[in-house]
Amino acid sequence: MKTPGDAGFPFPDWAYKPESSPGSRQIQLWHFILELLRKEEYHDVIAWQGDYGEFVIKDPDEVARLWGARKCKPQMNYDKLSRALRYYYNKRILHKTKGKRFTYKFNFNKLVLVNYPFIDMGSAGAAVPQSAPPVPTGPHFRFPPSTPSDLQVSEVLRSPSSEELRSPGMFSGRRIARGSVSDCSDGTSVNSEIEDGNGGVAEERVPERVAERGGGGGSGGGFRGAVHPRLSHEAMFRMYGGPGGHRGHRVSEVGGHRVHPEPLSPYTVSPLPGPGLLAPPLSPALSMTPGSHLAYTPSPSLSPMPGSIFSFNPEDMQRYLQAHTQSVYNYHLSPRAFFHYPNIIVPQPQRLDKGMSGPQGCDRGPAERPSVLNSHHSSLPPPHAHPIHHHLGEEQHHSPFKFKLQPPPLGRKQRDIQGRQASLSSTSTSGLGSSLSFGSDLSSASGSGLVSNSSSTGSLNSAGLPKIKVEPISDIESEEEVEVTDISDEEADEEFDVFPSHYHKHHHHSHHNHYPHSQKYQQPNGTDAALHPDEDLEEEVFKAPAPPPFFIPPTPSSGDGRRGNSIVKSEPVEPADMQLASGGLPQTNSQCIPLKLRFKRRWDQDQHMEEAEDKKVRGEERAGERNGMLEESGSGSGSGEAESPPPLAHHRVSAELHRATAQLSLENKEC
DNA sequence: GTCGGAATGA
DNA sequence: TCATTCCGAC
Repeated sequence: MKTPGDAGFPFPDWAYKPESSPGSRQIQLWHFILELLRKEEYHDVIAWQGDYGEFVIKDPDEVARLWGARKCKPQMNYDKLSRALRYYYNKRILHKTKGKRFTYKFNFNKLVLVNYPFIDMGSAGAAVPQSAPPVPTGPHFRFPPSTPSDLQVSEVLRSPSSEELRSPGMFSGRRIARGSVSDCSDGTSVNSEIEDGNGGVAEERVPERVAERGGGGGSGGGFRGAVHPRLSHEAMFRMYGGPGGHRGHRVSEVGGHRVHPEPLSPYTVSPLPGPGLLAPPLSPALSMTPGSHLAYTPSPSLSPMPGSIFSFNPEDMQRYLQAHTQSVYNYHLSPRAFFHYPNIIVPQPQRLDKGMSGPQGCDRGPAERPSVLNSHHSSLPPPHAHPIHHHLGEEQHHSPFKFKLQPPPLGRKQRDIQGRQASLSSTSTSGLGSSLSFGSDLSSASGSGLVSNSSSTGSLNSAGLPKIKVEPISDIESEEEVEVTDISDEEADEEFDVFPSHYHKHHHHSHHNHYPHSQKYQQPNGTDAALHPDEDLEEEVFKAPAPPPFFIPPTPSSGDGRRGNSIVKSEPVEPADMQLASGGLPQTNSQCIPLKLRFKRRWDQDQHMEEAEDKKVRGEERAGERNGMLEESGSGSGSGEAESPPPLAHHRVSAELHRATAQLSLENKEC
């Protein structure tokens, strides 16, 4: 096996270029690192190692010295340098390879995002720089399918609809031009590379690169963005169950390499050069799973790019949107992942019968609009919030994955209901939490669905109360362990669950500062709330929803805090889940409306009645108020009547709710 | 060795 | 913003 440490480590060529860090005048550390990595003369100082993007600093002091020299900071040392590197953790440009000292790993996808923000929808109208570097095929390069089941999943996930989404030929030419990008510099001078590029206009480079590629014969300088000689894209497809070359996708001949613009890749219609050209130079360890992300759809970033040459015609758009929707269904993504497009026809979900595809579900390249489907959507999808997901429990049961998509926190009303019931059963949440064990052994169990803790929650379950679930959070090391967990599109990538738990930990407290609206999930109506994708979807992957009401933070005893294996969440348990958990058979009677849905309907119904009645009542009260009759009834907060209904209404709501709850419970039993 | 907060600088 | 510097904690 050739290791990345060899001269030919195929880290994307563009990443070495200074212009890949727009906005930064000075060389950035990660660029510098890449520079060192690409130069053989420094391979005894720093070198690629292990996984794709992983490198080891063999001589920390020397690296620091070099860095200090570059930055004219003679005082530089590894301690300081490593601090700088650690800042990349948060930015997810880098992360630490735990357990291996001086070993870090680039997050390729993040680099793309960081350096090509124009990809974002937000930059609609922005021209796509011709110098846009090739990007890897997809966000999953870190998660090679290592088991047959993973391969299967990848295969299964290749949704037919995705293929229809292709826009053949749209970008092939340009992609070829860009994809064949090769380093213009000879790489002999560190400084020359760093400083010469900034002024370079993209368009000027293209011909040059093309020419170079044409003459160079492709293999070039080893890691000049060339296709790995032994791992062509085609080979990858064969290996990982990709298109397999029979779908009629184009095969381009560039610089002697047969490259396959990936027809189903999110990048296919992306302004970014497709993988074809920089054909993901694959390290043996490269976790590229074309199949997995092929299931996804073209980049949404395209559609709204007015100034771009890339555009969908209405049919394309429609198909794309449908496919997206399909994906949402197929992958149990939150309904909020649905686009808001009129006329979009939600296709009949095509159930995947071989397990869930959470990771793939959000299989989106970093090039794609992060605001549509980012990691937290895919990693925390609330399948239960949507009626079509009512049979999810069953699937979870068969899911081969360790990861389980999370239902959303309950809506306020349901929390109210549960809270009421909780208080009735006089079992406190903390009691629940403390009675749970957080052993990592539970992680594996979660693969089959809920981890029920019937001994401690039995009574609660029967009352429809939340069940505590232990969800494995892979630590970075477990990136490799949990192969198909690139939930984020990497960005979403990818990142939510695959990032080191310390990151989670860190952000548990910082979230509140950064995302004051983290309660956004807790809307009165979970389903409705989930239909507003524009609210909170943006790049930050860790913009995770606030912990659900019964969130139980990892206890220090479960680990050292930085490396906890799991977080514990509670989640609402639907009837099916409850039955599963209690050993009963899942109810498959399709005529049975999910309890939650019925709650919702009932609630809506009551709401309407309430509102109507309230109006009446308020009218009366107002009349009474004018007469000074209600002065003493304002024992409350003093909040205006507009905000809070009169106590009377509260009581009625409560009573109604109670009644409805009881009734629905009965109905459910009958089901 | 690693982490991340804090202050600070360019 | 992106480090740099310092430092306490693990």
